[in-house]
Amino acid sequence: MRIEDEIKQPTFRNVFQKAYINLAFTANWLQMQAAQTFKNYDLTLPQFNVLRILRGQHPNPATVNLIIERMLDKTSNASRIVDKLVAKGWVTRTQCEHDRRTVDVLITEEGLNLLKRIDECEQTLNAHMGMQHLSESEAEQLNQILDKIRG
Amino acid sequence: MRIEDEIKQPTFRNVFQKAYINLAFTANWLQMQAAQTFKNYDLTLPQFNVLRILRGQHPNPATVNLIIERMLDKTSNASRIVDKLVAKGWVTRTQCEHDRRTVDVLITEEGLNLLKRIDECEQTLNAHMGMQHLSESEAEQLNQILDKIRG
DNA sequence: ATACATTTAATGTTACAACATATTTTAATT
DNA sequence: AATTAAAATATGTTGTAACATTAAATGTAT
Repeated sequence: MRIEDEIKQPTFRNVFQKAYINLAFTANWLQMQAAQTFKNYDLTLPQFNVLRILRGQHPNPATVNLIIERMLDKTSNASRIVDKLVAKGWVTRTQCEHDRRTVDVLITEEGLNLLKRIDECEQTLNAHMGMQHLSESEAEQLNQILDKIRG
Repeated sequence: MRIEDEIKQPTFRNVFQKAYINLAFTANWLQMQAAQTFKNYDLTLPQFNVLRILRGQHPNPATVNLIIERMLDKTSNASRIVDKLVAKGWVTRTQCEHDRRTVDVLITEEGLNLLKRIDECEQTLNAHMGMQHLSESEAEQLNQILDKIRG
């Protein structure tokens, strides 16, 4: 569906404004879909992203700082997201020995199982991340353009 | 800057996952920039978007429903956003005569002046909406790909 | 060694998003 | 006409984002 119809705005000032609005709208659209899916697993989107970062580190722990570095939304509150994950038993948090300012955040077996379960149930989603309608070369083009936007 | 470096993740499962993450990251990146700019005008991003919708209707009023239709984030709380804009004097809200369930939301002169002021001060921003690094044809490509993602 | 600066994480606070529910008015059904 | 359904907006509630501040540990300089 064309962005003009999605937000019922027939014209834009120029193609750049249209691209900007289209980008914001589409990203939001994808995010809503993903959030809806993860609600079935009692997970918010930021929580899911943190879990994936921790799986990427496993079996090594991650510090809160490392999590922030790898998060999409840098301003988000990593410490409190970890709180939630600890409360749900998907993550452990222990003070680091070498640098007692930092903290070792480690995904648990249950956390890994949860991610595995999500992977299996949402195979299509995970294979294409909501990009089913794109060819590989289109996805590559998109990556190039997005990198270019950020300069 | 490549997305790999932005979030310090050297590889992705496939080009689709990479495009998905890139899209989320870039949209968030643009949003943060815009939010920062609008803070100078005591405006949040949703408030600014509603103001622009109302300018698009001017001199006709808009209902809350029309605002929701045209908003990028449909789940957002249009009624309360209008509250804020009324409190700041940039918008008026009066009960509609023909259908007393609905409400006429109208941008004020001050509201129009605010937008004009923003337009003038942020000329570059507004001309390209943060897409300075894109050619016209790239912006068009981007629009096509984004429309395709949403099916 | 002491004093000062920096780093890391946690916490306090405010505003807003998300979701559900209520209220008022209009439309539809019998 | 009365009853019920639907529509439009407002409001209540909960959780979280955004931002600032604090607290503790480490690094650095004199």
